[in-house]
Formats: sequence, C-alpha cells, structure tokens
Amino acid sequence: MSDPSRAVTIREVAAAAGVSIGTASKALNGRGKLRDETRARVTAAAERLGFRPNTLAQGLLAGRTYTVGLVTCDSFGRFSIPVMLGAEDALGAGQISVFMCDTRDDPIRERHYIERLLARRVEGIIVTGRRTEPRQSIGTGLPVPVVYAMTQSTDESDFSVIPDDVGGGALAARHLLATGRSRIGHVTGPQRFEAARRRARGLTDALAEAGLRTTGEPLFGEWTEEWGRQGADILLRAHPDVEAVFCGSDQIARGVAETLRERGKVIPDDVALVGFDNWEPMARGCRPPLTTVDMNLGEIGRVAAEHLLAAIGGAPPARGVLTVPCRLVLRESTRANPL
Amino acid sequence: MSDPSRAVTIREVAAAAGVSIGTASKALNGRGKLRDETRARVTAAAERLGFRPNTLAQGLLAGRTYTVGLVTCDSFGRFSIPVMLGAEDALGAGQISVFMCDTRDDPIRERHYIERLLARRVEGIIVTGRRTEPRQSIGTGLPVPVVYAMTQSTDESDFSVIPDDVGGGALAARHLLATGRSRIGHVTGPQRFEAARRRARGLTDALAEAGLRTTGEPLFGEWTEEWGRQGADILLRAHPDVEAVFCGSDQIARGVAETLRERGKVIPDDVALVGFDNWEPMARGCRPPLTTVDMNLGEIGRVAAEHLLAAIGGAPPARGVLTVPCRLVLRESTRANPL
DNA sequence: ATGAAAGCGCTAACAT
DNA sequence: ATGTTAGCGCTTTCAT
Repeated sequence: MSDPSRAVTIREVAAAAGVSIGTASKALNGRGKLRDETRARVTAAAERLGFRPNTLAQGLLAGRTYTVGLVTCDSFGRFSIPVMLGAEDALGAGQISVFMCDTRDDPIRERHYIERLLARRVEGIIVTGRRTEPRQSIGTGLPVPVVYAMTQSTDESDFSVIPDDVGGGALAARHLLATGRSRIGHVTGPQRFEAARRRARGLTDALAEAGLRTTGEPLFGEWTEEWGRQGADILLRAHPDVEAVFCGSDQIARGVAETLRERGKVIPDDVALVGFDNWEPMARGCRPPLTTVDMNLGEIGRVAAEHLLAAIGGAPPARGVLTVPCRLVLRESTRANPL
Repeated sequence: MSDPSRAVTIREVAAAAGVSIGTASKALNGRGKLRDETRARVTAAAERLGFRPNTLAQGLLAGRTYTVGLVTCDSFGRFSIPVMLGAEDALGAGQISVFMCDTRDDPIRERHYIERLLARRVEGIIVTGRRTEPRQSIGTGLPVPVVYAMTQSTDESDFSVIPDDVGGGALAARHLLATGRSRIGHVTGPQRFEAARRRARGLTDALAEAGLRTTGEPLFGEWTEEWGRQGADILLRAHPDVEAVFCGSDQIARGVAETLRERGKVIPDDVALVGFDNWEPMARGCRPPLTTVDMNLGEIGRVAAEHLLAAIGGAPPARGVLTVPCRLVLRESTRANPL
C-alpha cells in the first residue's frame, strides 16, 4: 500500500497476516489444510496490499511461461490483425499471453526476434503473413512448436493454416450461377500469387461443373483499383455481354465497379459483381455495396492457435497444410435479377 | 543437443565445460577474471548445446522483466497498428518485448488484461485506441507507468500522445490557399468527435488568417464514403462555384470525389480535394490519387514509447497531452491549376 | 582463477 | 493446521 510503484510479494502478505510464506501460498491457492480464519486473514492481507502473484516466478517453478510469440511480416496489418485476434481468443482462454513481433519483412529482424522469443522461453510460435504465399521456414528443430497462419512454410514438415481460396472461388461462381448469371468474367491479381491462381481455379472448376467456361480468359494483373478499372475495360471491350465479374480482391472489384458504371452498366441488374477479402470499408463503400468472399481470418488464427496449444500440450505436432473454408457475404452487388 | 524440445540450462553448459555454474556465468557474460582457455571452453560448450540464457531467470534476479503491455481497443487495427509499430521500434531497441492485448472495446476484458499484465510484472503499459476520443483512465495509482497513444485519457494526470488535428486542418487549408483556391468547403465526420471538430477548427482558423471563411458551414456527418457522396451533393447544390473540398477522412474524400466526377467536375482542375488519414489503399485508389493529411501514427507510437521508457527509467512521469504534428502528402487531387 | 553459496518470488513436499 | 526447506535458472558476492 505504501509504495504503489513496487509490486507486493507474498512474503509481505505473509508478514502482514502473521503466517509463514508457505501458509500464505496455500491460503491464496486454496491448497492444503488451513483454518478458515487463517485463510481469511491471508486473503484479507493480500487484498489490502494489492497482492498479485508473480506469474514469472510461478512459471519458473512450473517450468512454464504461459507465453507464445506471434511473428508477423504483414506490417500493414490488414490480414494479420484478424488472424491475431482469432489466435488471441484461443490463447487468452488458456491464460496464455502473446508477444508481438513485427519483422517488417526483414529476415535479420526476424531471426533476431525468434532468438529473443526463445530466450524468453515462449512455449510456441505463430507466424503470420500477408497473403498466403509460401515462405521460408523459420527453422526446423526449434525447441518449441511452430504454426504458420495465413502464410505457408515451404518446408512440408511444418504446419500451415490458410484459407481455402479454391473453395472461395467456387463459392462465388456458384452464387453467380444460382442468381441466374452464366457469362462470368474474372479480373484478379498477379499470376505469380498462388492465391490468385487458386481463386481462378475455384471459379473455372465450378463453372466447368455446370458445363460452362469463364467469359474470356481470367485477367491477371495487380491487386489494385487501377488494375480493376483497366481489367474491366478489357473485359467489356472483348465481351460486352458479360453478366457478372468475379474479382480477386475487393480493391479490384472497386475499380471494376467504377468502369462498369461509367460504361452505363447497372450493378447488379446488367452486371453482377463479387469481390474477395470482405475488407469492410472497401466492400461497404462500394456502390452498390459489394458481395464478397470472406476468408474467415479470425477462424484461421483460432485454428492455428488451437493446434499450437495442442502441440504445447504434448500432442504430436501436425504437419502439412490445413485450409479453412471461406464464406460468402451477400450485399447488393449480386441481388438476383428482378425478372 | 540430445532433446531439442527442452531448453538448455547454464548448469548443463557448466557440466559440459567441466566448470562450476558461477564460472560458466562469468565466462558467458564476460564478467570476472577467467583464463582465456576456460572462457573459450565454456563458450564452445554453450554454442554446441545451443544455450540461450533464460531472460525470465535473469530478470527475476535483476528485478526486471523487460516487457511492456500494449492494450488496444481498435480491433480493426487501422490506427493501432502503425502506432504499435512505432512503439515497437522504440522499445525493441531497448530489448523490451511487447505483450499484445486487444480489448475489443470490452471494459471487462480490458480490466482482465490489465490484471494479467500486472501479474506478469510488465514495466509499463501503452494504451492505444481508434481515433483520439477521450476515454476513461485505465486506473490511477497503478504500480507501473502508463501512456495513452492515439487515444486520450479523461484523467488529466495521465499522459496522452495524439495527433495535432488542428494543425492538420490548417496544413490542408494553407496548401489549398497556396495552390490558388479560396472557395473551400468542408465535409467531415460526426460533430461529436473531437477529431472532426479540431480538424474543422484548423481549417477555419487558417482561412480566417487569410481573411476568408469556409464555403458554407462545415458539413458534419459520418466517417463513410456514402456520407461523402451526400455531403458533396449538398455542398455543390448550395455552392456550385466551390473550388476545393477538405474532407475529414480519406473515405469521405472518396465519396466526395465520386459525386464531383458525376457532376462533371474535374479534379483537381475544377475542384481540388484533400483527405485525412493517408490510408494508402484508399488514397492511392482514388481517382485521381488523393492529397491527404498523414497523422504520423508511427511517430505517435514512438514518442509514446520513449516517454514510457523514460518513466520506466525513473524519470518523473509526464502528464497532460502531447500532440504530434501532421504531415501533408501531396498527390494529384490538388495539383496547382494549370493556368 | 575458480568454486560455493545466497537469493530473486513462488510452490510443493516434508516436518512438526 | 502450520512452518520449514528445497529448488526452478540465473547472477553475484565472498571464499578459496
């Protein structure tokens, strides 16, 4: 109470309650056999002094730290944050705290952070990233389990959790088909991105199931609005009768929407539009609001964290790649044609 | 080496090198007087076994933990992340690790996290938020220093670091004046937000200095594109001759840009446009790319962290509010009129 | 130049 | 029912 800037130790509580340290410990943890009166006296003293057991000291003894490291390369945070939150959900429930480390895509920094985390005896590490492109493993034979979330290790013995981009593409395709569109174009990001290729594959496969093909070849470009505008231009010029466009990202969809409107196409009456990411400010700000594929980033983080917890708990560590299903978010850009 | 899943202790290193624990410690820390040969033997053993000194044990002894807590209410992350990165910069340099806690705006959760952080003996706490609205103090008389970044405590004895919104508004105003516009309108967020009011004040004050007033009253609405569209509509209807619009956010500016274009106004030739936030995907995706005010969020985090470090180091804790200057980012939406 | 021992805050096993 | 002791991994006196 006197010096609020110093943490209170159990020794002080014991002294205040007039018992030994061991007794105080038992009283506070409900262990051992104590008289109710004693227990009450200790509890009261602890309360009065504002005692908070030192987690580190407890951990030192238990041989645990109840911490994990979260290493992210996605400084920008748009993808990592929801993943982190999901992971935090799962970990927080287990009283595990999370060390945040942002590598800024710098391998030196990353190495440095990993070392620091290991020195702090984290019990596990989650690696997250921007998009899902494969990346180098942070190292094998580490003394703690590692899971990759929203990024993928090139090492097959590592365990990664990523969104089901193929399924997401299929989801968009089936929805467009179900709402009566069959001439469907595709404008997406750079072909070098697996995510772009997988989403395109999901679309083409689902169309093939219905005996259809995409209207024109999928247009690979950039993850930008500007490319969306250009892509739509190319698509409309070649296929003026296109009934729907599935876009590889919400930003691209925004660009596509703009070009469509300028060309006098009404969304969704003339052309329906589906985005990818469910980046709310983008999707909601679109005119009309954008139907889009949500990758369930929180779920990805949660699943990754749960696997990490299991591994920490001694379960045989998982390996390979686990995909989490996407989910379609319906907004006005794909309202069924009022016919 | 044998069991990679267990961390190596100094005891094992000492045993391997055939010295006592104390000697091993000295050898590894360059302390004390040892023969070079001994030092080398210990170093080699440590290297071979993959020894990493346990930061927690070191801290237990030193009475320090070299950790701070970062509590954020901005689940969405758009504002918090850059602040975090700035803070991490400053802290990481000091070998301090950061515990991440997202409260999801839930006071119970927040309380819970604070308790957990204190139990972990963090040496300080940074509280960040969405926008800069004042919020309740996380508590006075806490055993560790606290700083608020990108949010403000209602308790004046707390210390907060926030952007200079007034200065940001003035920056936009002066830039528009300097590029030859004098009929300047303002479309911004809800009046209940201090940030909106301060930005408007910065604008009106700067215009007043030049003997001018805003074109029409500032239009307070929402922080959305939709409101930007509506606001521009209202503004254009009342003042068709407006030469520039300063917007309270980039999202609003996007909406304004759309309405302007639809009404046949060319940006920046007919009407110049300035946003606020420098939210890159929004600002760059705008047509034309948007001149906007950047709040230097990273700097805010850095300054907050530096003050925290100083307080941890024993400096008298700062109090009150510190503002960090904004910075204008020039893009094409305000190119000088080609006359 | 090296080793032995104490102690950081706490818990658990063992004495009393 | 309560107190005492050892020990988690490490650093730092103080002996030797």
